[in-house]
Amino acid sequence: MLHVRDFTGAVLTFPGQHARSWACDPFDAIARRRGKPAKSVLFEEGAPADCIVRLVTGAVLLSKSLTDGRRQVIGIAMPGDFLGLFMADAHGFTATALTTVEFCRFDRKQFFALVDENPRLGRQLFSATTNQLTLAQEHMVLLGRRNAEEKVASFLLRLRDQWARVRTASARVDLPLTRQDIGDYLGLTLETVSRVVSRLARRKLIAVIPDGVRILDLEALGELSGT
Amino acid sequence: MLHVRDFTGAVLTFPGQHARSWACDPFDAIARRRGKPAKSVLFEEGAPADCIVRLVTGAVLLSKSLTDGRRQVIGIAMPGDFLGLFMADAHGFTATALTTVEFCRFDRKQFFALVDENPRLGRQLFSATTNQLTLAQEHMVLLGRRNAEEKVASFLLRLRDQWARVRTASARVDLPLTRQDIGDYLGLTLETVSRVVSRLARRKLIAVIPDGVRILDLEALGELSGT
DNA sequence: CGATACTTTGACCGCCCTCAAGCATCGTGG
DNA sequence: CCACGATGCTTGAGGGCGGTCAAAGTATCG
Repeated sequence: MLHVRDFTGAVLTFPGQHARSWACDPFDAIARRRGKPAKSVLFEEGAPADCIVRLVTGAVLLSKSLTDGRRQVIGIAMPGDFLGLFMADAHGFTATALTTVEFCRFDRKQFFALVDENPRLGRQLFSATTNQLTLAQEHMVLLGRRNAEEKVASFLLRLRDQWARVRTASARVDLPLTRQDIGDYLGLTLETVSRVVSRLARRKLIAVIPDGVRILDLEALGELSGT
Repeated sequence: MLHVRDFTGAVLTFPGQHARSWACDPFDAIARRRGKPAKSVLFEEGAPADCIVRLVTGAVLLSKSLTDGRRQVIGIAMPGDFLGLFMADAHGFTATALTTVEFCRFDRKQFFALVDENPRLGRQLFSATTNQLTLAQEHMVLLGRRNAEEKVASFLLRLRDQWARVRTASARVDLPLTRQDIGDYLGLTLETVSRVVSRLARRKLIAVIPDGVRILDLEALGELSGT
């Protein structure tokens, strides 16, 4: 029995396989693992979508840009997530490493051949994608109907949940993103993000620490986020 | 050979079936068609997700609400679209009929049993869902990084495309939505939507007609939308 | 015709953006 | 070792876009 975290953090189960290592993962059987340093680009928006990427370790920023340079971060990928699953001929977004990352890159044909052979795999891939869609829908609410403070509070709580699926849950939330990245995620400017973070720290809801934030008052933060 | 428009407007092809009527659609084999008048609610956010709905005719507004009443429209469903495919126990959004609608309602178990029997169906369902995800990602860019004028212009063009997949393309764009609905879709207030629409009409980019809009200058509108 | 629902338009205000300056941190090379 | 540039963060001052509040206009339906 092999257990693997999928796209959304849900556990994929492959009966009859032994979990000696990631190499037992049926996906890993058709791709070697690779590494890249932080800030490198895995693939770019508009580039031919010949590959599917599966993140193994690290975090990846997913973003789309307008022609004039305005950028919108549409998500943050975590270990187990698949990128580039879409049935389009070009990538719809840019994937940039936030940390050093390890990932597997698959040839599309091989990938879908593998999925076709294993209906269970296909179902779980489908499930992962609908979960992604649900996340996207929640983010639309954030972008369209929340104010700056609610956006930042929601963001911190969500990122905390995302990390909790990888490592053990903690009050400490690593932020391998710049204020600019966060602003582009939340539809704000970097200055507004900085101001709100400072304000939350002044109110003792969080504490700013190197490369991250420590959550001091989870409940208050939850209320602010308007959950 | 049976051709059916899927979720995204792409044509699903079922070889060996005859297209005498919609009843040939394998999905229709397990559900009777139903109807509802405009403004009725097909299902509500948070309600137990026991059913999957497939829209046959009409348009449906998909929305999520915050506890204080702020609402965000996350999409507009058109004929062929599936609603409630998510693998969650509760619906993630409310579905409200914009027009009189016809739809099929499926029991989840029967639905997925049907899909499991037909891998081709599963693949096309997957493809439709990734397309939905792509649309959601584009909408995030709109909500986070576009100004009011760009939002309205993009909205009119997108709705035009959506109608084009149902009926024949036309400069006339039906708007079975109120200004409030449009505002909730674009992350604006109804007053701002009204003002922008009036401004576009004053500039002769569009003409306001009963229950809709006529696009006068498609190119200018496209530039405004920042495509 | 009156009631209801929706739209339009105006006046004003506030949240967030813009622009700018100063500070902190880090890696590099003299 | 420190000087330095590069990069990112913070904070302030001021302005604009879109929100809020209000009132009048329009359409539809009993």
